[in-house]
Amino acid sequence: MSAWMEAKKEVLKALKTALGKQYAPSVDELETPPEPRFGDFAFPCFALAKGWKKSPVEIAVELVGHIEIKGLIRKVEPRGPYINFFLDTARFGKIVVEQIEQEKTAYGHSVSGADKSVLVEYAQPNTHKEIHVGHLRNFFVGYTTTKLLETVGYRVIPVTYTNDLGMHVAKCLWAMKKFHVKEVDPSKEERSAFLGKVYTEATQASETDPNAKEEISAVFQALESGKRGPFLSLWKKTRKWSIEEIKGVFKELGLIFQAWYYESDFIESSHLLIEDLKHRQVARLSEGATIVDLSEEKLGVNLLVRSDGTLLYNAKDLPLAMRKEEEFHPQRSLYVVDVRQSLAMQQLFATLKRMGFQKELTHLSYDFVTLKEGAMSSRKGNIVRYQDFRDSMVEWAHTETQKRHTDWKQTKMEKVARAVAFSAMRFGMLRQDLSKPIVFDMEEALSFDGFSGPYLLYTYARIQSILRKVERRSLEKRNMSSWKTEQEHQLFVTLASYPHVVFQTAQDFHLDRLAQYLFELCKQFSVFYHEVPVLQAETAEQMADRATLVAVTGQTIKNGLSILGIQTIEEM
RNA sequence: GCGCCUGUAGCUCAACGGAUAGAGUGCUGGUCUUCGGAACCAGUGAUGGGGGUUCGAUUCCCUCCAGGCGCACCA
Repeated sequence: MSAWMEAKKEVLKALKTALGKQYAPSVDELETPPEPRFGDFAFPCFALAKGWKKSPVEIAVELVGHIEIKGLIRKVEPRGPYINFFLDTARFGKIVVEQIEQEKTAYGHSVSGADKSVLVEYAQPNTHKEIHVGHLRNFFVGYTTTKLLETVGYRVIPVTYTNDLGMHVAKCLWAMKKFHVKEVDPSKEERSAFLGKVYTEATQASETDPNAKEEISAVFQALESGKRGPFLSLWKKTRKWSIEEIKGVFKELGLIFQAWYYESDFIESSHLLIEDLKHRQVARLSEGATIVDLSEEKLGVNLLVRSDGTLLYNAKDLPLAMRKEEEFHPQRSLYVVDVRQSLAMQQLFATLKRMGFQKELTHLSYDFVTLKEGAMSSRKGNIVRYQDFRDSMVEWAHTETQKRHTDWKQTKMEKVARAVAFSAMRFGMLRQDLSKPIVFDMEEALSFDGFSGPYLLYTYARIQSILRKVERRSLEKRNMSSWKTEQEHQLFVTLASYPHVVFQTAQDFHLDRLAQYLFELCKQFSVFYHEVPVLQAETAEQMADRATLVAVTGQTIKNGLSILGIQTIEEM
């Protein structure tokens, strides 16, 4: 049992004794008071008021008289309609420390998902387009979701899906043939930017050129034919450019997948499957296209095949779902996809259901990233490229690091600058509720103060700095009974709630809660840091006890940051 | 037109239906002969409008206003 639960159970037991048989309170009724000075746990008396025909304020006063002070409970007092419980700092601190020291990197783990497997599809960049800051939200949300689910005991299967054969590819190749056929290939560094430029060019040209629609359709049909027709070599070459780039980005962001699916592998199986659906009267022809009519579910029509015979995205998602099932048999399947595709997702799920597919499917939706000027769009070409963003961040972090450590070697400087930059990037995308759009602002992204990744890293680095200075032998003198300040008390309470925060977040995927929690923990540590000296403690025992608290705080920050995909550093 | 989402401090964001609506940033003032100032403290300042449910509403329901997104051949 966690220290947190142990304390709650003890409070509950004391309450039960005081209440006798009149009322059986549950753990869930224990709340956290809005301010630390009100106590550590609160029991609201509203529910009792009805039956007892007294005001909750009176009930609180009356009950407090019957509550025994012992064990972890140091004080109980009524405050308005609440009974507030105060924990004994040293006793509670001891069990918190013992738990964290025992579990170490596993502190926060639980087994609620034990024996269950969940497949998470995320990171679906298209080939022939550039990776931009909008993709980052998907990458980081997806990554953190897999980490979170693993932390609560699921067997997680992360997979990625690349659209290497959609309309965008047809458009891009059409424009290449039309405008760039005689040019030499761009250098390796310029390839993705080149493809991005061609795609933007293609979209604009296709809007003005009256023959474009027909020509692009022909390109697409050729691409979907068995051997990609006359476009085979061009498609292979440009596809490879994109995939190499995507792989590079995944690698530098630490995204690892158990399977990598490509849309081009599902052309044949899509056609076969759709033929079958037509026979089974799940799908039918309409205006020359093939659809699944989902008006019964109020989901409109799921368009699978265009009237020119080429496939739409939703079509290829059907055999993909089958493939995932065959390969992994997951009990749950999660799709991390932005909110604009909510309807398409619901259509996909409904169609799969009609096909007899029974698994639990969830669309983990998040709102997208926009610019102050409005939506980012590859078609318009007004995107913030990932590489440009990353370079700006790293460069800025490098400048800031250099200011502080003129004596550092170049390699160390570079390593730290990257860690700082990536922490800012990830935290910036994860600190806010998924249902809200992120308005991307470079200036804000480059701010490393306050509620930011670097602040958390800085707190951790300071912790390590203290620990380096505390001699090892002094830790042996600890007796785990000298904690008594308000700052120490608050740290213990916050540390103890960590497993609960992780568990909650894995239930409802409000990833920002974890970010908020870690920030709160770091802020509390900063207060402790300024108010309670470790190295200047009064006695060796006190120093050892405080150093112990510092160490377990560091461990918890590290554990939490690792779920967010942020690597800690020892100095910065 | 129909559907989904969002309106909280100057700006960016929090708040299981509960206590005095919290942070970051900005601005003003302060801490420290620094266990690392990417820090800490104080002040400043907000629930789009109107109804309803409830002992209690930022939260739930209705309505209006504002913004975003989706709604058959993009993904």
